[in-house]
Amino acid sequence: MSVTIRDVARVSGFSIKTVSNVINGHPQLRPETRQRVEDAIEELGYRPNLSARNLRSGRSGVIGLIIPDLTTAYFAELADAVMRTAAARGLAVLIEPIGSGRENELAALRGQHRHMVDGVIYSSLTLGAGDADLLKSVDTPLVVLGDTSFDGQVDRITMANTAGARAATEHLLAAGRRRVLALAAHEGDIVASAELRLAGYREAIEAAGLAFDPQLVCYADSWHRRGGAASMTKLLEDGVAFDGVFAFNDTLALGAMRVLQESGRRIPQDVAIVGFDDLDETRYSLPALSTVNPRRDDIATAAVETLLRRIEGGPELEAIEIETGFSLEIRESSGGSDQKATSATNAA
Amino acid sequence: MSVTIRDVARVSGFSIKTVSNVINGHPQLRPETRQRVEDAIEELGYRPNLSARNLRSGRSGVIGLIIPDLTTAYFAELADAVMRTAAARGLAVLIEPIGSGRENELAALRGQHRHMVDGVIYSSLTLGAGDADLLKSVDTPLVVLGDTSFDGQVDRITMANTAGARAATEHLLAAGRRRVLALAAHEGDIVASAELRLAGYREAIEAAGLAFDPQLVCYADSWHRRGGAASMTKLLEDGVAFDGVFAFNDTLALGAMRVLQESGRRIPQDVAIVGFDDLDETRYSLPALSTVNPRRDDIATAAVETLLRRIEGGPELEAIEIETGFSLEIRESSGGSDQKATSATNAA
DNA sequence: CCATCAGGGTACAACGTTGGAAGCAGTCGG
DNA sequence: CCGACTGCTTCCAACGTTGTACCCTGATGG
Repeated sequence: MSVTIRDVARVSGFSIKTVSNVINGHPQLRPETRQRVEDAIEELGYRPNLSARNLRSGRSGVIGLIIPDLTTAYFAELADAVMRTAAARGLAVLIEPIGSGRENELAALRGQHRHMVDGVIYSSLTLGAGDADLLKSVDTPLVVLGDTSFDGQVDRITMANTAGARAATEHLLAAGRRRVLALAAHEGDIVASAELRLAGYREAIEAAGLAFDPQLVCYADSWHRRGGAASMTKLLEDGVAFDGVFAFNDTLALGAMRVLQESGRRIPQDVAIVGFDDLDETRYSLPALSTVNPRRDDIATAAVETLLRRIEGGPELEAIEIETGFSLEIRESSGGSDQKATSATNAA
Repeated sequence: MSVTIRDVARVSGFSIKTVSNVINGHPQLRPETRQRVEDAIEELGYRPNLSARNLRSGRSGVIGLIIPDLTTAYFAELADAVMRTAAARGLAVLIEPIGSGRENELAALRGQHRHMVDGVIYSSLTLGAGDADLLKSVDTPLVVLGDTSFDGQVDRITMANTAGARAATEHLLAAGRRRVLALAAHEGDIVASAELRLAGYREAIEAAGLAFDPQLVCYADSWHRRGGAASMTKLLEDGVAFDGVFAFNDTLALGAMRVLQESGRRIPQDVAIVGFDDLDETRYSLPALSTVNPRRDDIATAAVETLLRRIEGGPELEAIEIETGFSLEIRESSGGSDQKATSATNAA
C-alpha cells in the first residue's frame, strides 16, 4: 500500500489530526509543528488519498466535460481550454464524448460517471428551452455551454454570436465588399448559433444601408468542411454573384475556400472570406483564414468558475448567464496582412 | 445527500451486506431475494458511491491518458479511441495534456492526479531506451504507446511503422511511380517513428530493384501542415523531380498537397501521394488522401487491455510489447477510387 | 432427539480522511 | 492561589462500501 497520513503522523511524531490540519491549512498551528509535518510529508512523498478525502468531504476534485466528440477540432480546442483552466484550479477533467443526437445528449445526463464528479460542464447542441426542467432535475451542479437560453433557469455561458457575426460582416463591408454570402444557415434553424450569427450578419448588412438579399443566405446540413464545400459548389453552379463570404464557422469556411480556389478564384482578391471559431488550423491554411475569435479561454474560465460557484452555492443559488467577448482576427483571407482588430463585449 | 446502500437495505428489508452481495453478483442468493433488492435499487435509483467503493477496494475505475495535447488531430483521435474502448469496459479516462518537450513528459510521470487513477496510458514522443529505469520506478501501472523500445522492460504498444511505410511505398511503386519522395525525416532522427517509417520506405524501394536516392529524402522540423508545406516549397524551388510522395504522416501530406496544387500540379495525375495515420480529415480533403490506417481502435484496445492486465498482475508480471496491424486506405490522392487494400500483421 | 450441515443471511471492522468535542498545558486576572 | 482562558493537540466518529467471521433456520442422519 502507499503512504498514508498515518505514516506521516508516525514519522513526524504528531497525531493524525495535526497532520490533517497542516495539509488543510488550519490557522492555529505553531510554525515549527507545521514545518516538521511538512518535512515528513516531503520525506515520505505523501499524497492524500483522493477517494478517502472525497468520501469524507463529498468532493472529488474532478469535473466532467460532456461534449459530442473529441475529433471535431472545435470541441478538442474547447476541451483543451477547459482542461488548462481547471488544472490551474487544481481540478481534473473527466471528458465524456457522447456522440451527436438528442438521445445521446439526454443519456449523458444520466451518465455513469456523474456520481464521481463534483459538477458537469455540458456543451449541448440540441437541447432547447423546453428542456430547462429536465436540466434542473439533474442533481449534479451543471453549467451549460450553448446558445440556447433556458429561461435563465440554468447556469449558462454563451459566446458573442450576434456581435461577432456582425463584426465579421462589417469588416467585409468596410473592405468594399457588397455581395457577402452568409454560409450557412440550418434548414429550419434547429441550431441556435446559426440563427444568432445570421442575425448578426443581417444587422451589419442593414446598418450599412444595403438590402438583405435572401439569395445570399445559403444552407448546409453539416457545419463541416464537406458541408462548406458542397454549399459553395452549388452556389457556383447556380451562378450566384458574390465578392465576400461570412462563414458561420471555420470548417465551413475552409471547405468553401477550397472549392473557390479549385474554381480559379483568388482569395482575397476575388472573394474575401471570414470564418468563426479561430481554430488553430486557420493560422496554417493558405491563405490564413480571418475569423472571429470567441475567446475559448474566457469561455472555459467562465464555465469553470460558474461551476465552482454552483458547487459551493447549491441549487438555491440564482442561475446566471454570461456572454463572453470576442475579437476579430484579420488574416490573409480578407486582405489583412496579419493585424488584429479587437472589439469585445461582456455582459452578465 | 444521495441515496446509499443503506436506503436500499431499509426499503428492501434486507441487510446492507445482502444488498452489496446482490450488487456484486455473489452466487449464493435466493432469486427472490435478488429480485426484491433489485426492485428497491430500481425504485430508489441507487448508484454505488465510487469514492467509497474505491477507498475500500483500492481501485478507482479511472485510467489516465497522458498525451502532449488534444488539439493535434492525431492525439484527439487517439484519445477518442481510448475513451471508447475504456467506456466499453466500464472505465473512465482522465486525460492529461502535458505539452511537448522532454521536461513536460517527465513531469507528467509525477503528476498530481496519479494517485486517483488505477493506471496510466502514456503516449510519449521523446522518451527513449535510456529512460526504462525511470519508467519502472513509477509505481503506477503503466503502458507506453510509442515507437521506442525500452528493452522489453515496460509494457508497450507500438504500431506497424515499418510495414505500413513499406506497404504505402510499394503501393506507389506498383502504380508506376519511380521517384517517390520520403517526407519527412527528422534531422538527427530523434523521433523513432521517423526512423522506422524511413526504413520501411527504403525496404520497398530496394525490394523493387530501385536505388535508394538520398536526394528524395527530405526533412522537416515539425510533423505538421506547416512543415509539410515548407518542405514541399523548398523541394519545388530546388527543382527536385518526383512523381510520388510518401508522407510520414497525414498533416505533412496535407501541407505538401496544398503546395503542390498551388504550383499547378495535379494529384494524382502528376504526383501521387500517400500519408500515414488515417486522420478523419483525410476523407474530406480534395482529393481524398490515401493513407496508412494504423488501426487506432486496435491500439486503444491493446493499450487498455494490457493496462488492465498490468493492474491485475502487479509489477512482477513480465512486460509485453504488442505491435498492432495496419491497413492501407487507397483514396483519390494515389489514384484509387475508394477501395481498401488490407494487409495486417500482429506480433507479440 | 440431538449433532451436523448447508444455504442464506447478519454484525462488525476496516479502507484514509476530516470535523467536532474534548484534553492539556501554560498564562493571566482577580 | 484558584479559575478562566488561550493555543495547540488529541481522541472519536463518520463518510459508503465490502470482506471476514459468524449466526440462524430448517433439513438430514445416526
